[in-house]
Amino acid sequence: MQSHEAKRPRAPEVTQRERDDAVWRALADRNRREILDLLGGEPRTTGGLVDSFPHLSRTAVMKHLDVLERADLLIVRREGRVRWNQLNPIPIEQIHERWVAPHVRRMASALLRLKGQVEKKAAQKTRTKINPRRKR
Amino acid sequence: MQSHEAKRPRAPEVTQRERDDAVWRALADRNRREILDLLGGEPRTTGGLVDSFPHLSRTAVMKHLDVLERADLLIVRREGRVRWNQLNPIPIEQIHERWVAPHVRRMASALLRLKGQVEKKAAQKTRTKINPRRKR
DNA sequence: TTCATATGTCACCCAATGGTGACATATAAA
DNA sequence: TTTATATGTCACCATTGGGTGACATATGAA
Repeated sequence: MQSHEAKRPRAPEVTQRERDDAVWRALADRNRREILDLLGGEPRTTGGLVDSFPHLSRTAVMKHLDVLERADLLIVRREGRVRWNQLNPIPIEQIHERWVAPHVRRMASALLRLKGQVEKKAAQKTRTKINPRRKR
Repeated sequence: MQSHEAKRPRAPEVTQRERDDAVWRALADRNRREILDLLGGEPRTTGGLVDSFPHLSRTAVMKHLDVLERADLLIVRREGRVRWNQLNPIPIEQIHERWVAPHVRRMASALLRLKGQVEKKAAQKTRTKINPRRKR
């Protein structure tokens, strides 16, 4: 029955790898990131979003919404002639966990190691000054 | 003298906004993300990296390195006829802090709120079962 | 019913992107 | 000095991406 999986009708031959790629590509554009920012609070209608981007045509905004929806970053609900667009933060959380966070963690631990070394060096220097030509 | 700033020779009129955009665009490509993964450990020579991507031409890899360097994700050091490429994780940490983390945090707190409501509902139901038709 | 509004879709344009092979240059090794 | 190796650079190609206006459709309001 796969209710909420309607978007991948018969062959979910989309690997996680491909889904992540779609997310990264969707996030590469600043306008799309700003759309997601706007949707961070509450869902908005397409028209409402269009009004928030005066420098873009309606068609352009809808294309961006399409890209976001394909990347599964959007949950779309139709209500009469209105379309409500809601942020789906899960894919963001996923690229965070799988790629961003590991790099940030690695950087943090590298900094810690470096800090330790610098402090050791500083301590040695101090010792040398106070008591020169010591054991080593 | 601006030693390490040689890449922006005279007009560093690059806003932070533009720098972030460059980082996002650089990260949008899977091959480039994999290059950064490889550089997560130790620096590598260009040739070494090329060997790690058998399905890509040397020119293609160098183009990717160029994109990464422009996004300031790479620290490049030349040594004889060899070029050492090192990861600079700072821009990653920055887009993390400015964009990814806020969204992840928002999602987390939304989940918490939701959890609280569900538990309240559940508690009410239980109470109702145990002691039906109570105050409300 | 008639009309205005919200959205969907199409065809087209131009710039940017990712890829290639060929050629040029500099440096370590023989 | 000659030769092999590691990079740098150029010109070119095909595809994708972001943008547009014009037209089509559906639905709430008058």
